Amino acid sequence: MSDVRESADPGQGLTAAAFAPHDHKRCRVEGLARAEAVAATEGLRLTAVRRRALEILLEAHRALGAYEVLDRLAADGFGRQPPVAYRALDFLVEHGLAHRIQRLNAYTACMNPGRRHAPLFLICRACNAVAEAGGTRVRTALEGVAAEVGFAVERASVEAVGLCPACRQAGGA
Amino acid sequence: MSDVRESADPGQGLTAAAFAPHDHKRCRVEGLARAEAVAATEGLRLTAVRRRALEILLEAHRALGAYEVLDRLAADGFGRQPPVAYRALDFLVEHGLAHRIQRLNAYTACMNPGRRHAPLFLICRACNAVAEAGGTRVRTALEGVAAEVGFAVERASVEAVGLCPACRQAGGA
DNA sequence: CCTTGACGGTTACACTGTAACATATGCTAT
DNA sequence: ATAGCATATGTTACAGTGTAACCGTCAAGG
Ligand SMILES: [Zn+2]
Ligand SMILES: [Zn+2]
Ligand SMILES: [Zn+2]
Ligand SMILES: [Zn+2]
Repeated sequence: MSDVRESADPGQGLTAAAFAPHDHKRCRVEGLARAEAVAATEGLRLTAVRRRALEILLEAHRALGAYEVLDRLAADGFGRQPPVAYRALDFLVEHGLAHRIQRLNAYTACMNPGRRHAPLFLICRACNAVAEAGGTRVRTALEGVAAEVGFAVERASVEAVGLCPACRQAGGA
Repeated sequence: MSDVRESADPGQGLTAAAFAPHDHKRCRVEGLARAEAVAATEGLRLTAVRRRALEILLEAHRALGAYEVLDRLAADGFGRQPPVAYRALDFLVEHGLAHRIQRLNAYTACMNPGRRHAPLFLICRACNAVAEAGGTRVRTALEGVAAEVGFAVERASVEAVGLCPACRQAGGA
């Protein structure tokens, strides 16, 4: 209750909750709740597989590969062929409930779905944690550079690899 | 350490040369010359396969997949198995003579090798051109966000998809 | 000469992603 | 109600991307 500054932070929206100690159960519960709300608002069908896939992503503060998600889905009685996972993940990404981490060929739950945001990802190379941070400032800078050469940005991915606070202290060198 | 700024000299990649009309032969010739210089300075062995792989990348202002490069290498009498291309490309990337475009699983020649730089890529979804631009401002913004959550950035990839000037005018919308 | 190490060639395989088709389910129009 | 349609989930089979491991060549050095 006390230390979670994770909820809405309209303008800057940066939280990187994954790097701070927090009540992780809330990540799952609130994540699902936000998704339900978005689905209701936008008339999306958050079916069993899709919901479970999102839940699987929410349970990890790292990016999961499609086949990792697939294994867990299969263990829960869903199909065990690749398209099962890819379709669920594509749905989540398309509707902003999850993000694809290009660098890892993997997926992570969106921490702030529903609002338009230009997320940015911080990937710890030591513990594999992935945090979503607010990329408004970065996006603005990017648009600036693009404008100088006449390029119109539609989508952008910004991914940084490095060390999270915990692993830095642990001397991840 | 977080001092990754590109040298402030003029005429550098900032111009996103790929999007402007230019004498393309010079791209290949000067690109190879720059690579030779870097190799000489740093004691790298720019062998035949590696040089040819770089030349192949320089001839295109788009990103080429490893297997595309492999086809061309094979056509020139080099090996026709994947590791041939991957090893050459890994070498080029590792020494800053080429970059990997995560979003496309592809590679592109570096337009400004030798200097430490934080490149940023503009990818046209209509004509597939890829331009390398100067990412210093973006990188600075990124470092700022990362610092706020205690994350130490080591490497970052910034890739934007959209429309290049030409395709915008052509109504690529 | 013989070793050493980097390089480039090979085979074989692992991982990631998709096309195409079949079945179930629920909504709509008659 | 029921026929028709769209969506979603499941399947098989395959395409695309990337690596591990091994082997012969060749240059440098004892
Ligand atoms: Zn959590
Ligand atoms: Zn970490
Ligand atoms: Zn050119
Ligand atoms: Zn274009």
